[in-house]
Amino acid sequence: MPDRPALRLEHFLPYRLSILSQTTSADLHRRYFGPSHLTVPQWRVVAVLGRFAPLSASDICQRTVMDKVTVSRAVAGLRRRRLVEQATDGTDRRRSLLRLTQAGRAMHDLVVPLALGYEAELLAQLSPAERKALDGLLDRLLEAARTVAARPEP
Amino acid sequence: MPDRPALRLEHFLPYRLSILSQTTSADLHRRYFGPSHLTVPQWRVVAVLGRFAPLSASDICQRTVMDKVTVSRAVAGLRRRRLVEQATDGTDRRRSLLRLTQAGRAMHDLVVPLALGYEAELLAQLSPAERKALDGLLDRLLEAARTVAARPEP
DNA sequence: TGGTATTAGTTTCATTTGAAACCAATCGGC
DNA sequence: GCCGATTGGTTTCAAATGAAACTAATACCA
Repeated sequence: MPDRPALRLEHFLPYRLSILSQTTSADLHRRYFGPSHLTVPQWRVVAVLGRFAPLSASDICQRTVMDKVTVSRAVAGLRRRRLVEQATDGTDRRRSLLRLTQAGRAMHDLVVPLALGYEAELLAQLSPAERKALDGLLDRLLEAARTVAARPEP
Repeated sequence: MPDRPALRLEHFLPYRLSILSQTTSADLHRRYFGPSHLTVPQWRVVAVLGRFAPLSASDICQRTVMDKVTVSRAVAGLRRRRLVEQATDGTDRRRSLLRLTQAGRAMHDLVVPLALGYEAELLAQLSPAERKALDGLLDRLLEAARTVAARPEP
């Protein structure tokens, strides 16, 4: 009888991360973002444009780590709702220069406190020391994941 | 000029969890599971059936925290490939009793070490103390997320 | 210059997803 | 026992997703 390695799903790191991510995203979205009718990608676009504007679509891809198709569609939706406006870069007419409109800024200022409130609620369940440790570990883990992902194929 | 709260996406907890989860899942799947032609839900079903069998579809839902539609489809795919077999519970003919076939067990024994290897590679980038802290914090955070999610609507 | 390669962004298409409707079979109260 | 409510599981349908093809503009270089 071979000595089979056991995999306990509930202790398996990628699985735990997946559950955690799903739980928080879904809850955040359901409770706070539903009323705004922003999708998750749209909300991310609003968030980065609130901080850095103007940005091109590919700038947004980099900052949000989202696919360019996803960004393209999110921006299209936001423009349709007049939350984002687009200008063309004079020196490179392929690039679009995106920024929030007045209404977009209002949406941003409405939704950001809700998001931060949710995060605060979550973190309130942890002690200050735990929060600090978590912050460092998430960075370390992301770095680790990127290192491993960048390794040549086995 | 209102004092606008800044939201820095790259420090926002749900966002970081999402990136982390995506990075690890995608890499794990691309490097190790691609060749097995198992989807993520299928792989999860194989993993739980490798440990606990027989299980009904709804048992699998509970253990994997996946939607019943997702489980139904994953199981259908696995049965098509003869990796999982189904018997009907004699005492309740709605319930299915699912277990790995011989081939399913072979797949399990092939794929589990790969998954554990990937996890080990990731964790190898952390110190023992960090690993320990991470383990505890993920549990705490999941608990926190569930607590917050269970609160009545605002 | 002119022509090829590259980059920005959109559209197409095939796949995946989950909510809601659905079909059975079983449970529970009378 | 019998009928409505519940539970296990599948199917349907509409929306989200991403790879690949595509359009348009710019960069590179002989």
